Order: sequence, then C-alpha cells, then structure tokens
Amino acid sequence: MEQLGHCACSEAFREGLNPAQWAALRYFERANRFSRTVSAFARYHGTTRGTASQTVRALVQKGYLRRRPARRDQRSFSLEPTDAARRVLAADPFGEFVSAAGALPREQCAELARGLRAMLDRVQERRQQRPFGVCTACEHLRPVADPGDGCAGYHCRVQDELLEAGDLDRICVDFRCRREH
Amino acid sequence: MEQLGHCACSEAFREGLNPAQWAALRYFERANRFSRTVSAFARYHGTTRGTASQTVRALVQKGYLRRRPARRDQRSFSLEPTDAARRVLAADPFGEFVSAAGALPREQCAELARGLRAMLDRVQERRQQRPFGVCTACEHLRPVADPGDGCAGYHCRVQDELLEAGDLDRICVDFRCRREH
DNA sequence: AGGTATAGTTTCGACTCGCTACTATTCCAG
DNA sequence: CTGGAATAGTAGCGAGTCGAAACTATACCT
Repeated sequence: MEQLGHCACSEAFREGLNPAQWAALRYFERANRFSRTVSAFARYHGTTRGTASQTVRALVQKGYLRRRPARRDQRSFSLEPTDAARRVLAADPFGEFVSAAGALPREQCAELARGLRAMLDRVQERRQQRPFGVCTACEHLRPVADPGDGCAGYHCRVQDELLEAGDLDRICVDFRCRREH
Repeated sequence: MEQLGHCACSEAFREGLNPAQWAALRYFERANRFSRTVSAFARYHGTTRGTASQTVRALVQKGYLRRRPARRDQRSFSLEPTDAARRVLAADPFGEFVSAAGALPREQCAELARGLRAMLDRVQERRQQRPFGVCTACEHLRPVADPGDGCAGYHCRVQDELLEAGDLDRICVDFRCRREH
C-alpha cells in the first residue's frame, strides 16, 4: 500500500503536470457542479485553499480548466474541465493503476475496491474529514414527483436546486451517506 | 486509492520525521542483513542513491540508524535500526492504515492484501522494477542438509552464505519469486 | 593490470507546499 | 437593515524535499 502510493506520486510528472495538478484534473472531471470550486477541491485533497489555488491557477493557465463566475455566489468561481483536459486525462499516469486493477478477476477487483473504500472511510473518520460521494447515495437527495417535463427528477436539499442529469453520479462536497442513521 | 496514498504522505510528519524518513525506517526494520544498505533502500523506494543517502544521514544523526562497515564489501555500510527506532515505529503514522485494515473481517482483509500485491506486481513489472520479497518465498533459497549443529538451515545462492534465523522472513533486494518458471 | 561497474556522498537548483495576511462577498442575529 | 463573523479566493514568503550531476573509493572481470 505504501509502495503503491509512492509509485503514484513519483511517476506523476508526465505532460508537464505535477501530482497535485493531476489530482485536481481528476477531481474536477468527477465533481458535480456544486463542487467545482477551489475550496471544495482543497477539502477533497486535504490541503489548504492557498495551495489549491496555486494548483488551479496553473491548470487554468495551461488551458485545462476554464474559470467562470459562479451562478449564485459572487465570491466564487466554477472551474470546468476543457476538451484539452479530457484529452490529457487519457494519458493520466493513474491509468496504470486502473488497468492493473482491471486485469484482476472481476470479483477480486470488486472486493479490492470495497476494502480500499472501508479503509479510507475509517481514516477520514479519525481525521474528521467528511468523505465525498455521489448524489445517488446521498441523504440530501429527494425524488421530485413532477419536475415539469414529465421525466423523473431529483432535488438536493442542501443546494435547494433541481439536479441535472450529469450531476447525479458525480461526487459532491456536501455528500452524506444515506444508509447512515 | 489515490486519496489513501495522499493521506499517507500528508500526515507523515510526526516525531520530527518526514515521509521519506518514515519509509526508510520501516524499510530497514523489515530488510534482511544483505539489504540494509543505502542502495537497496533507493531501489526499494524508487528514488536515487543521492536522495536515499540524505534520508539515511538524517536518520543516523537522529540516532535511529547505526552505521557499521559491511562485512564483505568495504565500500558499503550496514544500517541497523536502533532501540530508539523500534520505539518510534510504535508511533508510525502508517499504523493508522494498518489498524484500519485490521478492523476489516479477516477474509476481506486477506483479499485486500492479495489485490494490492497483484497491483503492485503489475505496476513494478511495467516499470522494470524488481519486487522485494522474503527469503522463504525466494528461488535463491536452498535447504542445507546438515548445517553443523543439527538444526535445519538454509543457504542463499546469491550471497553464498548461510541465512540466520532473523533473515528468513525479512525482505531482500535479490528476491526472485520461486513459483515463477 | 587495466577498464568498467558499483557503493556512497556532496552540492546545487528547481519546485512544492503550508502558513500568514489580505480583500471581497455572504450570512446571521438583533 | 446593519454590523460582525464566516467564507471564497489570492498573493507572497520561506522551509524543505528531491533529482541530477560530479566525484571518490572499492570491487569485479577479462
């Protein structure tokens, strides 16, 4: 586990990006629209807003993130991955690990994922860091009977907004596991 | 997996040691007597000998490693963990991960270990880094019929020496998996 | 005996990251 | 609606880490 973690850092300098920048790129690709901010990434990555701001600035300058004023909070900016970002993510050094895991037998791979998840939850709990998770497993999600155009819709009680389809299976800074009681 | 790796680094500054120094301390505690050298640690940790040398020097100055001339190679030194090292390893930040894994159901924990091992092997193979492993699973190990005093003994064909009991279950830089053919 | 490989060290410079201080905006209580 | 506290984001500094390159000394090989 230690060696894998170290491998991941040390080989993560491809394409002119450093490990923190790769982590940020992966994060913004997976984050829903409420979570594509500097602060949310800082929480996710366990670093300070200052450091996260540097990382994001570098990615904006390189053309991998686009900075747009946030809709509701005028202090904040939404950071959107560009097409160039999606292209470069194809060469993500972490792909090596993904394919290494994917080469395992199906059930073993699933078991590995469960084990890692359990470890991460435990560690984050001890450090009082809230885990990130996808909306579909979040207790703040509520089905909406009639969203207007007939298709099924969902609503987030924290943001008090209707969710767009693309946000449902993305990770969120406000995630709270539903099965917890 | 990425988050776990990052957690491990960021929280590894306790006791006045940095992440690389913790890794070195763990390594020298687990390495057999042929592998307690700067170069072997550099190979294990995927870094340069120069960097490894810095790390080791710091640990010697802090009194966690003792430097003794190697028995057979006059260029080399054997680095032995001190009692202070074993004491401080009790506060190893990685203990958090070990206990998190240990809290899993027994079979799930074993499955997790197998999965991580498989991933590491695959990644190291692609990078042409030879894995480290324990003598008892190494193809260079040969049982010796009569080591002299009646008890069973083992011999390493690379080092051409009899192994001491303490070395058998420690990791070695010359490891080669026996089941491989 | 000579050349090559290896063990280890030192120095230097690039780079990363966290800390602190700061501005602007939002939230909340009275 | 107003004043204070909290939060989003940025800028700059400084400590510290790491890798590359150059170097010495010893071992190995032919």
